[in-house]
Amino acid sequence: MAERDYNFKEIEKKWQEKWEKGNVFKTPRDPGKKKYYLLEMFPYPSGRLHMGHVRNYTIGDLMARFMVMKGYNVLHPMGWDAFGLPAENAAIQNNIPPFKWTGDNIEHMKTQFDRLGFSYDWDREVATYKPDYYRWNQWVFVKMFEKGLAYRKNAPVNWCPRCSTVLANEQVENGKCWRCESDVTQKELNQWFFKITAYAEDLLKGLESIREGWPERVLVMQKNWIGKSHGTLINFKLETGEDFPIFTTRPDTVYGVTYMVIAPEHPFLDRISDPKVRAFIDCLKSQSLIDRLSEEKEKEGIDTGIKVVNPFNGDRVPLYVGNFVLMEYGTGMIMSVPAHDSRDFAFAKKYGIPVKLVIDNPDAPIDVDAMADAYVEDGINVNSGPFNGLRNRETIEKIADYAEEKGIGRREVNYRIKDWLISRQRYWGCPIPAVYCDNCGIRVVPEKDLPVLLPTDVDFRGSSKSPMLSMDSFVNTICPDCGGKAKRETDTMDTFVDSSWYFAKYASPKSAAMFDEEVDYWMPVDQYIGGIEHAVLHLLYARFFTMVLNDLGLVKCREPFTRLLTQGMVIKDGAKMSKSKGNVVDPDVIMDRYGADTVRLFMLFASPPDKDLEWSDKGVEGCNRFIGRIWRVLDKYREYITEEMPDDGPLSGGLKALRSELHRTVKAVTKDISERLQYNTAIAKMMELVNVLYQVDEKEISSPQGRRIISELFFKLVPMLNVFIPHVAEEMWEILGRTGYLYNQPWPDFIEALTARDEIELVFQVNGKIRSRVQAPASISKEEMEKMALDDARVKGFIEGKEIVKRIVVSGKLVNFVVKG
RNA sequence: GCCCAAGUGGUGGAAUAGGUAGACACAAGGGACUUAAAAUCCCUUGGGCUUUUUGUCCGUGCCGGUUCAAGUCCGGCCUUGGGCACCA
Repeated sequence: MAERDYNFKEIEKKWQEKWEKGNVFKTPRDPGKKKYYLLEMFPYPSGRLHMGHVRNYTIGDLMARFMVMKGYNVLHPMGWDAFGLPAENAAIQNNIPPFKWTGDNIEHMKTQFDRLGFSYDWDREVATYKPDYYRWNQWVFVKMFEKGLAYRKNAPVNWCPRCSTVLANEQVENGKCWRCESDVTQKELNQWFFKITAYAEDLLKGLESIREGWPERVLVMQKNWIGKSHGTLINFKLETGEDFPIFTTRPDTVYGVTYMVIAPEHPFLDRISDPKVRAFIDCLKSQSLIDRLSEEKEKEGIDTGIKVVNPFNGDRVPLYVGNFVLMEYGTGMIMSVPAHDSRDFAFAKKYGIPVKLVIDNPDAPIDVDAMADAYVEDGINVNSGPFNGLRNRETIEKIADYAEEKGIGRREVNYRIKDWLISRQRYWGCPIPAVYCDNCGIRVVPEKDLPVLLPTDVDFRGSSKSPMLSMDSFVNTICPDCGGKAKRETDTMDTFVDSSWYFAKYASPKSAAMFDEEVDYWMPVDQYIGGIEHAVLHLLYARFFTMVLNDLGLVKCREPFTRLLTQGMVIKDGAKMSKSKGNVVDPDVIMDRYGADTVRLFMLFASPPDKDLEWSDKGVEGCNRFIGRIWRVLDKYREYITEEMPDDGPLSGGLKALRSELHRTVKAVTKDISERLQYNTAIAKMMELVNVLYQVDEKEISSPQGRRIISELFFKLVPMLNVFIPHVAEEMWEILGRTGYLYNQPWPDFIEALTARDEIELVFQVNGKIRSRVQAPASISKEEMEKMALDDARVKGFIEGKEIVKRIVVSGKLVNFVVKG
C-alpha cells in the first residue's frame, strides 16, 4: 500500500516556498567556476502567460538548472518588456493609467512564473518602463546623436492607421502592421532614425562569428534582410553632359541598354514641364508606395522625351518614368536591358521599345525577333564592342575594370537594409530626449538633465491621442544652448530600442551607471532562447545596438548572443494557439489539474525544442502518468534505499542489466541535453529505464546487492529528473534521505565500462536482405562473426550452392554475404 | 519568381557516423485486479500473403542514380510550411 500518493499541489507549493526562503536561485559568483549566461526573451506583460511562454521558459529553465548542476556560475534573470501599445489601449478603454496596468500585470505574471517553478534570480529583475532603465535609452540616444548615428530626416514612412503611429521597415509584414495586421500606408514625415546602415557590413560579417551557435535559417534571414549586392555604378550622361549614374549588378549587359527608367519621386524630374508626363508623375506620387508596388500592379511608364547617352557605345536611349523603380535603392534610376531581363522585356514589348541581344546562347543561337521572353542564362557576349566573344561572367569583371580605367564608372556595393525609424507617435514609451529651439534648431537634452521623465499622471478620457501632446508642462521647456523657449519632442522611442540592450543590464541591474564591470564578466549571453518571429526584428536590432555599445566602449563584446535557440510554436488543431482562433489552452487550468511538473514535462516531451509542438490533452495525461510511475516505484522500494554503493562483486542477470541500463541512460540523457538539445529523447530514455526497472523482480531488489543497485539508480535518476520536473524531484530527493537542495547537486556521472552490453544482436544478411538475427557476446571478433554467419542454418539455405563474391562484416552489427549463381 | 526548412504507422515523434525503420508516448484491442467503475499492472499493435508458428513480400512524398547496404548520399520532380519579393 502506498504510503503517500503523488500530491503535486502540496509538493509544488512546498518546494516553491523552500526555494524562495532559501534564496536558492540567487546568482552565484564563485571565482573558481566558469560563468554561463542563459537568457530567454523577456515577455511583454500582457497580464497572462500563454503556452508559448510556458514552452519558452521551460526550455530555458531546463538549461539553466542543468548548467547549475554542471558546476557553472549561472546567470538566469527575468524582466519585462513593459512599454507598448496594449497598455495604452487598455488605458483608453478603461481609463487605467498604463503605469498601473503594467505594474499589476507584472505582479500577476510573476506569480504565474513562480507557480511554474522557474529558477529566476528576481533580484536582477529589469523592467523597461522604469526611469532607471529607460534613462539609459536616452543617454545612448544622446551619444548616438553626437556621433551622427541618431538623426532626423524627412522621409516617406510606414504609417499604421489603427495604431496611429509610424513603423520601421522590419515591422511591416506583407504590407501589414506586425502588431495589429492593419494595412500600412505611406506618409511623408520628419522622423528620428538610427543609422543601422552604417553597420550593415559589420552586421553581415558578424554573422560569421556566431555561425556555429545560431540556426541556419536565422542567419539566412538576416543576411537576406541586409541584402548586400555587388555591382557597378555606371555614369550614363544626359545630352547636356550632366551625369546620370545608375547601379547595376549586370554590367555585362550594358551594350544591350535600350531605355532607362527613373523613380517618379526622383528630384531630377522637377525640371519636366510636359503636362502629360507631369500628370503621370503626380498620379503615381498620389498612390501609396504599397499600392504602387503591389504585386498585381502592372508595370507602367511614360517617355519623358529626355535622351540618355550610354558611355560604352554612345547609344542615345529614351528615359522613362516607371511606377516600379525604387527611389531608395541605388540611385533611384535604372538601365533596362530587355533582351536579358524578363521585367525589362515585358515593359519594352508593352511600349514598343527595341530589344538588343548582347549575350547569346552558345548551344542554340538566339533569333532576337523570335524571342518570347528575355534570355537570362549565361552565355557569350555579342554586340558588345571589345567584349565580344567573352563569357558573360568574365565580362562582368572586365567591364567594371574598364569603367574604372576610363572613369565612366566604379565598383559599388549596395545594401537593401534601411535606417531604423525609431519615432513613435504614442505615449507609453521612452521619451526621445530632443528639444526644438527656434534659434538653435534640433538639440538633445544634456546628460545632466536626463532622464526626461514620461509623465504618469495622465488622463486618456476622450482621446486616443498621446496625452503628452497637450501637456504644456511637458512640452514647454528651455533650449539647453541658448536658454530660450523651446519645445520638447513628444514622440517616444520604438519599444524595440528598450529590448536592444536589456540583456546587458541584467549583469548589474542596480548599478547607478548604465553598466559596471559585471557586464564584462557575464556578457555575452551564452545561450539565448526565443521565438523565430524575432529573426530580423529584435535579433538584428540587438546585434546593432551591441555593436554601437561596443564602439562607445561600454561593453567588450561585439555580438550579444553566442548561441541562439529558436523554439517552435505551440499548435492546436493545426494552427498556432491564438485568441482569435479560439484554440488557446490556459496554462493555469492545466496546472490546476496536473501540476506544473506535468506541464513542463509535456512541453519538453512532445517535440524537440526547435520544432512546433502539437498540443494534446492525452499527451499531458501520459506525462502525468509517467511521474506517477516513478513516484510509485520509489514509494515501493524506499525501504531498501541505502547509502552503500554497489561493489564490484557479481550481480544476478536482472540487476546487472538494470545497472547497465542506468549507466547507459545517464550517458544518453547527458548527451541529449548538452549536445543534441533533444529533450524529448532524453525523457524517452528515462522512461525506458523505468520500464526496465518495472521488469525486475522485487526479490532481486531486496537482496543486499539489489538494495545498492536500486539506491544507485534513484541517486542518479532523481537528479536527472530535477531539470525536467524539479518540484517532485526535490521531494524524491528528500524521500531518499538526502539533505540540501537538489538544485545545487552535481549532475550524475556514469561509468563508461558499465554502459556496454554483454550480449548484442547480430544481423546476418544475404545480398543485403536480413535472413537471420542472433544473440552473440559483445566481445565477438569479426572473424567469429563471419564464422557464425556461415554456420547459421538460415543463412546456409540462402548461400548453398552459390558463390560468395563479397563478404562485409561490420563489427558488432552485421554480416552481409553477396552471392552469385 | 528567388532563398530556406520539412514530408516516416491511426497520432506526436525516434533512428546521433550509410549498417536491424517505427525507440518512447498517445490512441486502439485484449487480459489481471475489482461486486462494479476509476486508477494500476501485464500483453498485442506498419501493411499484405500464409490456417498458425515458421516464413515471405511490400513499406520512410514521387522518379531515377551511387553502394554489398539508402529514411540517411547524389540528380530530377511533387506537396506543405516559412522568409524575401519589382533591390535593377
